Amino acid sequence: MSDAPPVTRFAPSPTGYLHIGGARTALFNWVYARGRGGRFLLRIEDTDRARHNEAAVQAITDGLAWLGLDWDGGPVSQYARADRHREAAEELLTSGAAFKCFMTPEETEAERERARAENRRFTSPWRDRDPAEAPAGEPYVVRLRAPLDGETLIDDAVQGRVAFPNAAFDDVVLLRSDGSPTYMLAVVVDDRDMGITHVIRGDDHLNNAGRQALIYDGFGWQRPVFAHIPLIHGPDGAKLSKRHGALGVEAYRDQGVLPEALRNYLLRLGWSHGDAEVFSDDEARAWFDLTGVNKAPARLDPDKLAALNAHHVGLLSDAAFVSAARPFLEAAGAWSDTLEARLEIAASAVKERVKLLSEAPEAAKFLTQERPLTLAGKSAKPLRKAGAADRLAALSGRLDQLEDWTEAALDAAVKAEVEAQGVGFGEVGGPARAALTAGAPAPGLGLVIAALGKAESLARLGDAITLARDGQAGDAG
RNA sequence: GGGCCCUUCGUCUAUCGGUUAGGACGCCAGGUUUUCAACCUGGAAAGAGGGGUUCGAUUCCCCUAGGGCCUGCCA
Repeated sequence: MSDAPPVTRFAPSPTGYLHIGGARTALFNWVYARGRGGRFLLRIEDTDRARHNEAAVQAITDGLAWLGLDWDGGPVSQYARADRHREAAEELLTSGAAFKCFMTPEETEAERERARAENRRFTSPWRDRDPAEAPAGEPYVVRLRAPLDGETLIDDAVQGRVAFPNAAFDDVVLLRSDGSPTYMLAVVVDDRDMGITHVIRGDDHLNNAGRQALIYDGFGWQRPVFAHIPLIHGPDGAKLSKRHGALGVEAYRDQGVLPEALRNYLLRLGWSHGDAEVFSDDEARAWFDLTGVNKAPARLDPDKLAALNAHHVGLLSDAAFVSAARPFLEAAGAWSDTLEARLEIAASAVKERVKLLSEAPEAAKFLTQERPLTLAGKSAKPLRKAGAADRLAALSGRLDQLEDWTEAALDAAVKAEVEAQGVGFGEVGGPARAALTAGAPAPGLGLVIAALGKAESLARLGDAITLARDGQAGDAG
């Protein structure tokens, strides 16, 4: 172990979006490197020509940017490094650590089946054949000349020491018959060339670490530290799939999850620091260590994510909350200059009623409804009580005289009116709330009236008084 | 078939041989209350099963069961 700053990387295959599981892998790499003054690199695993696709790369970088994970240097395309991979394979051929295999696909298939039936390792006859016997002009693949017996040990930072019998590994293909490099070769060469010190990835690659270790050995290169973290599963315990809906990070963004909340949640999933549930990025960087990562797969829990998001929403300044909620308010057709002004006063109260930003339109409804408010059924019930109209009229009159239109002054005015009328608070508060909010969730009356402004508040009260007097607050619904 | 990994409340987890097995989300009850939240208090809820090792196992070892990954000229 050296004390030099670590270099980590996120190496996704370009599938068209940033998968939530991939986002978590990227996050672990990012936190680890950033917490130790190291570098975090991005590489696209597009060895396969069909995967080489600009739009898909864009989707990944967009996702990472939204999540707040910054990487050092441009994304490295594995596809673009094919020449270097071929050169490396050539090196292995020269040293004898690899060999040319002239088996046809059919022969390979047949031998693989035979080996499996006989419960032995697949081996190409060309492994030990004199290269001079090679058929001229015939296509071949380049395979690693891997050890036949013994075992390969991986000291994984998360999984501990894992021993693989070498007989479990074939002579892995390094170069395809068309001369293109395989993923297995490219990963090793690229990680080496990019100076990666810690390979933190999903544990679906644990077996591959054994194969790749053999390739490192073939080159005589020192291996990086491997850390295989468990994959995450859907709420039902099954592997994440389309039926779980939110596969890409943009789906979480569209639900109104804050990037900092998603970072907090994803990092806590499979990793813990004592009883800490909520933490800032600074704390995450200071606390995160590979030794705290669990080995068992964890399930995604939308409720816990929402609860954590609610917490992070609460941490937002009023201004930050309003700008974060704005797209959701706009999408609901609820955004206006009027609303913006009202939110300047009531943002903190709306914030408290929002877990996911997508709930903002409902939480701000008391501010966005158009007059006359729809008062029917349950929401109009307080207006049906005898004397409601008069009590509201008296309140309206008192408010009309008020100069100081602030929450505190308004609360005091409402209370004074209740006392003046000599009734319980509910006798005035109930009808007033109905008149002002039509039953929509809302904070205390003083704040509601303050945010609505004098004109709108008095107008809403007036509408309700008329309604109550005409007896139209009646029996609908 | 073979190799490898995993298994504490419903879920995420703490525990690094000795605890009334702790916390969080969710749930239930109560409080606060002019709506909805928020908040406060309390509660129910876990060591997959079986063998060992040990004075003592959730913790160490083995087996079983269940789950996952890999086994491609995909990544």
